[in-house]
Order: sequence, then C-alpha cells, then structure tokens
Amino acid sequence: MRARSDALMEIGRLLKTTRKGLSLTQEQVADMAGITRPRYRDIEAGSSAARTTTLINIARALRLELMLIPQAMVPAVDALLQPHDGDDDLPAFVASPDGGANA
Amino acid sequence: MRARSDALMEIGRLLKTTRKGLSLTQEQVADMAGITRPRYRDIEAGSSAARTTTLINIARALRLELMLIPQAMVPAVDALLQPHDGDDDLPAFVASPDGGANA
DNA sequence: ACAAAATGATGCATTAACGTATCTTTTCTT
DNA sequence: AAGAAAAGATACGTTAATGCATCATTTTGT
Repeated sequence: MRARSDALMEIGRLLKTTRKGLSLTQEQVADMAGITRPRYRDIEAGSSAARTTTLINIARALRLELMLIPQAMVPAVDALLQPHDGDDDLPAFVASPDGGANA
Repeated sequence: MRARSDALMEIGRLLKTTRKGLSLTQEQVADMAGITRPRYRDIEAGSSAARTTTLINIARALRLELMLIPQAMVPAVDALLQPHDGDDDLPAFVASPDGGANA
C-alpha cells in the first residue's frame, strides 16, 4: 500500500509495457496470477511490494521469468536482450539501483 | 510462514549457495538486506515468500540482481551464465516451474 | 575435547500484502 | 456523441511477512 521504491516502479513499468504488448487487461493478468485487480493495479503502479510468489505468478502470466543474475553478468544479459529479433512478445528486463534496506 | 513453493525453495538454494560462496553468515546477509536473521533464515529455507523489495535487497547483498526475462530468452541467458570463465563469485540463476496461483 | 560461532527453530506483536466491494475517471468502440 | 470497457482509486477485514526475543542443535576453530 505504501511501498514506492525505485525498483518497484521500474518493475511496474515493465509489467505494464509487457501486458500491453500482449494486449491483456489488468483483470486478465490478475486472474492468471491468482490475485485481484486492485492488487495487481497497485503492483503495476509500484505502490505495493508483491510477495515473491505473487511476482513469479504475474511474471509467468506475462511470459516472463524471474531470475537472479550475478551483477557481473548483468551487462552481458542486457546486451543479449537488447536486439530482440522477435519471437512473440515484447522485450524485458529489470532491476538496477535502489538503496533503502526494507520496505 | 507456510509458503513452501517449488520456486521459493529453488531461490532459497541459490541464496544459500551464493552466500556460502561469498563466505557470509546469515546474519551478515540479513543485516545488509535490512531484515532479521530468523526472517532471512525462513527465506533461505524457502518457507517464506519475501516481499519483492526484500528479495531485491537480499539479492544485492549477495551481488545478484533480480531480473524479469522473457521466457523465450531464458535458454540463451542460461547458456550465458553456465560457462562463467571467472569473474568474481559463484554462478546463479533461478526460476522454473510452479503453478498454484498465490501463496 | 572444548568453546564459540553459526544455524535451526518457535512464540508473540506489528505491519503490509491481499481479498472484497464500490466508486470515479479514462480510454476504447460504435 | 453515447455507451461500454478498462483503469484509477479508496475503505475495511483477513492473512502472512517481518521484528524481537529466546531457545536448542550443529558447525567451526583452537
């Protein structure tokens, strides 16, 4: 409800972009992820820090996978994702800077 | 408290492996991530679904980054992470199958 | 073998994610 | 322009993540 971290907003933007790329409504994604629309809305808006399981379910509804990448490999992974020749959906990747411990 | 999904246990295993590779104690990682040791312990054991912000903080304490990768790109990213010639720490990557909507 | 550190584990209080309901505002479609 | 659908937003109750304290067990180091 009162999350609002940089990372959350970045994730939210990615979710929204990906969802629109798939022409899905918030309700459809929420259903697929097993949560309600108001909750999905908060997550997409970056105003709620979803549980790990919830984020994974949302990601999969959008054909994304949550991964933990060694920081040293992030540039390489980014480069790999940049020239998305085109399979079906839109590109994606997340995370970067932040700071404040919790919340 | 009673999470226990496949994905959570997989993440937990990765966190533990990475932490040991960095020779850090649970307490050190918990401190860096801004949570308590009992909580970090639960997360590492896969018995608790951390909030997104918490997972990000833990990941960064372990020099990892949370990323959402298009499923179509996962094999390529995996391949990129496999032959880690030697940068600094241990390997890493996560996620796979699961199912049950929430929790 | 011993001590110390690290990890496993539990109980209780607090906080925020999540569900349900309802409303308004914006964006599509015709 | 009118109507419908989607998205934005808020309130309140429930549930689980988190903090704090404290135990037992395992591992590490000397």
